[in-house]
Amino acid sequence: MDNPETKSAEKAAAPRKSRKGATPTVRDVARLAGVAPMSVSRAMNNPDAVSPDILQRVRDAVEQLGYVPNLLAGGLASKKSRMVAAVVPTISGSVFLEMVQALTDALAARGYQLMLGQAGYENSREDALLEAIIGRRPDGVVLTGIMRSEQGRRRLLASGIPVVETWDLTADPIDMLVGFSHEKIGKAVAEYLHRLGRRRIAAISADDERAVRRNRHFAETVLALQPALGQDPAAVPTCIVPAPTSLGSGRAGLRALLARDPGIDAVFCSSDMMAQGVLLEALASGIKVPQQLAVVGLGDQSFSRDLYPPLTTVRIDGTAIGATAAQLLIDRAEGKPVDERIRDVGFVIVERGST
Amino acid sequence: MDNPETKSAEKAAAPRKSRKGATPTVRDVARLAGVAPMSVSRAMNNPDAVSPDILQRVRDAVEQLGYVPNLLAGGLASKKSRMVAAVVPTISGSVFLEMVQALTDALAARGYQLMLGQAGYENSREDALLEAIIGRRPDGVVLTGIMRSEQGRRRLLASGIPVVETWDLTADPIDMLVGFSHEKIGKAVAEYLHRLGRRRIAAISADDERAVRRNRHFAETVLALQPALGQDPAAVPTCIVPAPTSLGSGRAGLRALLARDPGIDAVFCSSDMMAQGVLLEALASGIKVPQQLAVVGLGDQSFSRDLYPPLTTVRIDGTAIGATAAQLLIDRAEGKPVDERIRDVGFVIVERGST
DNA sequence: TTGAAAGCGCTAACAG
DNA sequence: CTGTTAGCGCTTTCAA
Repeated sequence: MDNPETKSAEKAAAPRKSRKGATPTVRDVARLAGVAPMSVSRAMNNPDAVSPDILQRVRDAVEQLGYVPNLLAGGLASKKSRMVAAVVPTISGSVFLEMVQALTDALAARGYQLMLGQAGYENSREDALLEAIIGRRPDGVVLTGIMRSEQGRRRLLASGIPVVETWDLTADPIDMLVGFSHEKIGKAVAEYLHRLGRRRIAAISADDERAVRRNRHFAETVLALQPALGQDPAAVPTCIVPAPTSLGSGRAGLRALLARDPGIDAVFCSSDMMAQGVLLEALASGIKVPQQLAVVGLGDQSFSRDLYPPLTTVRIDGTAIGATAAQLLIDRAEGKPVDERIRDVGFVIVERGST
Repeated sequence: MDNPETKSAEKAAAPRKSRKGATPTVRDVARLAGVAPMSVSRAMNNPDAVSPDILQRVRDAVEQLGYVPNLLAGGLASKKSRMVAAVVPTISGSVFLEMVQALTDALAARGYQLMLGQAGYENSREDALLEAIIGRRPDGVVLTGIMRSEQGRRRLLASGIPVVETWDLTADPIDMLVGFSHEKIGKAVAEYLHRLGRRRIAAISADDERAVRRNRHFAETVLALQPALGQDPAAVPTCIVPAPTSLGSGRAGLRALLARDPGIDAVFCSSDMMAQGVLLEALASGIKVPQQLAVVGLGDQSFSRDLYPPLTTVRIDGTAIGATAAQLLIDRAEGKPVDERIRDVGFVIVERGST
């Protein structure tokens, strides 16, 4: 009677019942509603595919049990995690906040969740982070101007996860791209300041790759517009500060610049926060803005319009970047065709009192 | 030879092979390494539990296949998602950034990931967000001064997920708590300004519940210290602005306050960004800070020390809150006992040039 | 429309 | 220390 055969038969015949207190599952709901588990699944994910009667019974049961579907299980079975991972260098710089916010909102609106990762400005953690991300099988990844390592790019590509790179416009994106041209910004700001009659133009810039690239074009354009300066890039005084930038680095930057060349009449800063520092330092040292010094920022943060004087800055539409990235990823996840894989959201120089 | 029996036997004997191009699984690794899937699992999660020989073979196979464990499957089986959800009112206000950053870092360091949710300042989305969170069965949830709805609290409690509430000190936390007392801050700042000899004290405050509470204690303390003012709360001019606060709302706030009472000699702002707006507005209208007007902020953001004049503010250690919350949650997830469920990280008034 | 069967990829539990 | 077995809770697939 207790031989192996009967034992295993008994086991198979007696599925564990739902212990009281445990989180309810589809089976509990199905039992209560008097339908098959599959019908519960359908009622929740595709209400149109079940009869009104079943739908109602399932909803009642769900309500009564306080059932919340386990998305891990759902994701495993369906190979859709309804989750998107975003990687930013650091959240504290706050330049990407607008984008992260838009991303979170746009995703949430369509039932997706955001997983946030910070890569740091040094690429040490990049690999571990990538592993953690791929391991969760997100439906998409949003990269913010990072993933320099060729190996990282390959791994992402190999994982088959849709990727949107942002905040830049590179020639060969891994997959999709929503960004703007740092080169064009550098050029445009140089031309703008030159047009205003400024002839002792300087810059304070972060040391990350994009900022450096932007700045190179900025300096080159200034030189091209003022042949008298010659070809030496040093003719455009530039102060490089470590990322992330801050108000303090802006103040220190202007001091450093003035020590080198007191006659500077314009500064292009690689962030609005830094530009604010420049404004403050000028104020503290009695330099009149914009009369003696024109200041241009980057980002058009919410505070910039309220500064004293209001800050002229390069507006980048972080909200558009975030929303577009979410859109692309969700479309892809839901099998819709994505027409343009590369989107240039552009930029605008917003002219205010500081120039 | 092709009768049903042999067929089913064949089926059992021929598990689908790993199709080329598909993501590798434990089974693929196990086959390549010549071990059981379970040994692969052990080698990855608990290397000490397998022999060096197996460990090496598994590692080689993992490397060769580019295997990345599916954490959804792992989580489903082990009931540990190695994921923590954080809910903030909004990320753009930036007051919580330091905390979110610390949280992300502390979690990442121990192999956990952060899921970010924005509840908004209106409680409309709260319910959907909660559902999305619980559905992913995170190992913990960090709440930032929200979850007002009693139903929401109940659902969280019922889900059995460890919860850390932050940024406040309430009498009856859902579970754990890391925060500070808004009441004490209000009282402390009032006493501080009074001690400086200020007698026309005002406030500009956000309209969220915590700010309101902080402010009530602020006003009450001012009144208690200046009996001549009587008991009317209106004797402490207060400008309420909608959250999230901004530099612009600080400027507008000061204008509103001065219109009501031009003799104001001190303002307590519910955020550093707003205090900065007050500083700027004062500058623009020729009011000397701190001589004519003392300004106190809240948060000690990184820019505050570099303002002109440097801002006196209430320092709140967001990093400590984030790190502690992560610690509590991870300890709980790993079965370690948590001794104190309520932690008061306190606050400090950092005295600088604006007072 | 509805249901039954068969996993998704992993790990807990137990046997060897 | 290593392997086997049996699911975790859901959805895909196919049959009714």
